[in-house]
Amino acid sequence: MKKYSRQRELILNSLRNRMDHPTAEILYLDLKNQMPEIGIATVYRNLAELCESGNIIKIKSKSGPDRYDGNLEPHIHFECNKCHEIYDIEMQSTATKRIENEVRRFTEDIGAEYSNSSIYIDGYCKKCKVLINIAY
Amino acid sequence: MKKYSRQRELILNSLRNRMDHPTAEILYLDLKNQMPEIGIATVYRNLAELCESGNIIKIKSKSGPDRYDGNLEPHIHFECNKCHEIYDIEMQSTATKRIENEVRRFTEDIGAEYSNSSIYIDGYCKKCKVLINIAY
DNA sequence: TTATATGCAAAGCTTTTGCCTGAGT
DNA sequence: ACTCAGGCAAAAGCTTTGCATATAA
Repeated sequence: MKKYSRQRELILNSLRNRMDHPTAEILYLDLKNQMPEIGIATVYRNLAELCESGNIIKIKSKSGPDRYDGNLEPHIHFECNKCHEIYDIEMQSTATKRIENEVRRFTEDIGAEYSNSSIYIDGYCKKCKVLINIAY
Repeated sequence: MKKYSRQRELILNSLRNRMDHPTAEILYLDLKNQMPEIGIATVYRNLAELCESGNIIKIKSKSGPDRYDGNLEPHIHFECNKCHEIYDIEMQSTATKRIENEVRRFTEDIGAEYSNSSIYIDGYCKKCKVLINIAY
């Protein structure tokens, strides 16, 4: 049977309150302020557990460590090809539903059971776009 | 200046000819048949180079090593939550264009420069769906 | 001939695991 | 009391890097 733990609660709350998409290590360093004895393994174990239970989302970055997201509302992740920052793109609900349905239908076409869809976009963010124009 | 290499040509051809999404290691073991002296570092180096030049696509798997895809036609990747196999879902061109445009517009809304979009779906594939029903 | 690519092995980074102790029920 | 979770350190897994040699231009 699954037990409550203060560490897991802290991790979940932290992810829910912050608007960015921290790596396990960023989260760990941050949580050390509130709980200096916390270990990195605990962070990884709980992040895995929270993903499985559907309370958070794991984001695979094109480069660097995985990132985690406490925002369960359907949205798109935009990753910058230069600074590798990840930004949220909120979807207007009608567009969301349309894309979601489309994707669900595609999934059924191959006989699979749909559970989740993620849309990733990449390109250059506002800041890096400017820098690139200067550099080249 | 970039030089031709037989290794890079083999890697690219192999990815273009196969229909699956091999990891660097799978590709490496396979290529050893044609070129026993090839090294894994060469495979990684060339895969990175081919991604940058836009000749292949890197797919981040939810678990396990990265996978590579020589198919540049717009399509969706479906990853099975159980066996972690990745399947292609072909998109009918009208649907593709609609989703692509929608996504492009979202990107412009945050002031970023769109370069590419990827849609990932996860769930249970045909084979694993059956096994899960038996197991539980 | 000159510069880039390779192959090997070592290093690096991220994540997982084993084991003993501590905390939740 | 009993069991699950945590903390630490070690191991594992994947990818990158340094360096001497081979190969393309």
